[in-house]
Amino acid sequence: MPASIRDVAEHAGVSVGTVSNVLNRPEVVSGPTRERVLDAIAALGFVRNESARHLRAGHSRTIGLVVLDIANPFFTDVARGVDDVVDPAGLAVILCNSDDRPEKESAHLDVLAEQRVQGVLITPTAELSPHLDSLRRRGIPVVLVDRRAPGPDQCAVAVDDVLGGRLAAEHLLERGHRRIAFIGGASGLPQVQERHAGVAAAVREATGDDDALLVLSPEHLTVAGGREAAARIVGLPAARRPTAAVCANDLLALGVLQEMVRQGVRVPDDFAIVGYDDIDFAAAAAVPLTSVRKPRAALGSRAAELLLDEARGEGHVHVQEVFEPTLVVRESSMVFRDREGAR
Amino acid sequence: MPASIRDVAEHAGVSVGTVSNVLNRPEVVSGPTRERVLDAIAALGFVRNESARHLRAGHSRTIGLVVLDIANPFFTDVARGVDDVVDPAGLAVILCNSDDRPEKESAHLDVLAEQRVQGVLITPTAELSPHLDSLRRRGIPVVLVDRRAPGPDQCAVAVDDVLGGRLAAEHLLERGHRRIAFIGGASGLPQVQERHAGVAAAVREATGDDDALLVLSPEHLTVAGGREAAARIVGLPAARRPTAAVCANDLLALGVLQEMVRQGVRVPDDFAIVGYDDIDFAAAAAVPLTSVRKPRAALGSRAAELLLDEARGEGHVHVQEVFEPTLVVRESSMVFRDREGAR
DNA sequence: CCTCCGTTGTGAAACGATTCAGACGAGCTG
DNA sequence: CAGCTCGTCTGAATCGTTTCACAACGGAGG
Repeated sequence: MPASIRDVAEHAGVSVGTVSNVLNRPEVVSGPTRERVLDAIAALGFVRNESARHLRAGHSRTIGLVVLDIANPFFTDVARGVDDVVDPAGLAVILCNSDDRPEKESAHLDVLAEQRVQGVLITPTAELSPHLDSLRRRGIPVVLVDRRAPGPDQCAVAVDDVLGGRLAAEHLLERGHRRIAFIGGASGLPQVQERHAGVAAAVREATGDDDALLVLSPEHLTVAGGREAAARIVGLPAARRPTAAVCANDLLALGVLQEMVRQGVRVPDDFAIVGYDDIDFAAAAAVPLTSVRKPRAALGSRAAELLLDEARGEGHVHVQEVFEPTLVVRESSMVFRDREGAR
Repeated sequence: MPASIRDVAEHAGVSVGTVSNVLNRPEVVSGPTRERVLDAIAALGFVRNESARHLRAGHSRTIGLVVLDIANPFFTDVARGVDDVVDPAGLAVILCNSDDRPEKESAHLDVLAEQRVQGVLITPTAELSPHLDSLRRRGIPVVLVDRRAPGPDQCAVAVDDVLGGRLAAEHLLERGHRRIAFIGGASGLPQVQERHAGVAAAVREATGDDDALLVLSPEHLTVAGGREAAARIVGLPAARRPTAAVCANDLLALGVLQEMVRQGVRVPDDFAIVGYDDIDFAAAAAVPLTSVRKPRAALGSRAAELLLDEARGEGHVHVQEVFEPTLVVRESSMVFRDREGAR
């Protein structure tokens, strides 16, 4: 059993209150006494018991971060942004992975509530869990990440995904593409639906043709899902086959790219691809991916700032922040003409 | 302030002990009483305070996992494996990222000690931190992940990286490559040094020539590091330029691939690449990467099993487990056209 | 009627850190 | 010298839960 503050007090010949003061307000303790206590701490290898601190304080020094897919680099970048803000504040982050499954999400939220976290950052699954409301009723701040708030009574940090979808589609339309695929349709995530809406609007405006957009809905927003969608596209008769795709995220785009190359379809000459999120692997792909860039780390750090402000209490006003995405053009959407000009 | 067990007791007209029994040993409470208590819990929205539980129990229901680079998919896969074991056991994982920096690692270990975690899983930085020993002296089990134990007095789950390096090199040697690069040399990580040793031994045996292996040492084991190394290789005079590379991990390999393609070097025709770890993105690259596969999730889950066993106490025997890696051959190394004659 | 048991519920004592009212001198002031 | 203040330290109360010795009760057996 590890040494307690009482053991330290005994060893140093002082009271427990004094030890606590050395730990928390060293300036009120005289020099010699402080030394004796610090020596005792070192001698016994004393380490504070956080559970006891938190029990007394009524809340812990941790926050929860719940993401949809820990294997998606987008979320590890968000986590990094969160850490950049939370770490200097002396708090720890408990990172949870919901795998886009509501029941896992709920279980994680329950654990976080029992841990009395100071707040929760979450990219929720499609439906907002009732557990989230119950956290907020309990006074635990919740900030939505990469998702718009349903109302003005909570903070959220999102990205204008309608604009993102539009940017991606307009880029392809400008390059002469007239049959475009949107890959990722079936996802119930509002983010994805917004991207879809942006793409659809741009395509309709440019072509006046609702059939110009082909929507594909792979099972998951992963590399495997992208391969599946690409195989379907290649299987279409040439007259109906799209010449380009906007993917709901970069994992899908990488899968599409891989399958196209495998089938001998040249990218971008025969088929152009635009991804979404601009994860690092997008630039690292052998045919670097054009992608809609979201400020990944900034999403995390801004959300964390809002959470800490809300947790501090005094006069917090809820903010619904919406970042604007930008298009990063790389080879996967450049026609031959582009590349010549770039040289 | 959230409802406590005392509030529940009052609301249900029973004692706190009974509420606790309903929570922890429902079978010793009579049906009607149990109902009344459960109703009170629901009515007040009572949630257990874990800090108080843990204070009483003397230890928390969490374990720590410290990784070198959360942005490296290898580690997110390890984390998944850990979760598979730890979650069913009713424990939570606190995931920490050391960024390969000893001071960050130490800070995280201190926090974990304060949290009284039941144990720590860690892929340590090059030098084993003294904080690790101090944890173990304090009775907190530590299991090394992807790293051999320095002695028989602790558990470790590693991979035979000498063999891995050898597999990668022999594969290239069999295909006729006679000048090979090892990328990642400067890292102090023993895992990387082992890979280097395996490659060096295989090359020496096959060529009898110590100069046949070129060692490159990019700053970090990342995609950017790989690009940097590839640029250096392309800049070499043809007579000294390697025709293939073994990379210390897949991020490096992806960077090399990207830069080679950018410079117009065909992969694998002009330059073959073998990566290490076999992360999912290796197969997803447009030129799918040959890579040395490590059982990523199994590393995590086995390490977690050992940790839980040690934490349980009774009659634990330390295990140093070493997995054997396998070579997964994909396009990036499949063809070799001997260019010696073209000199 | 008394004793013994089993079942169910009680309530106080921990766990370890923090906090706060107050004790105790020493040094000043008037 | 009484009365103050200031700096330093003490010790008990507190946070919410678990645990455990024991009380209360009813029924069975003698």
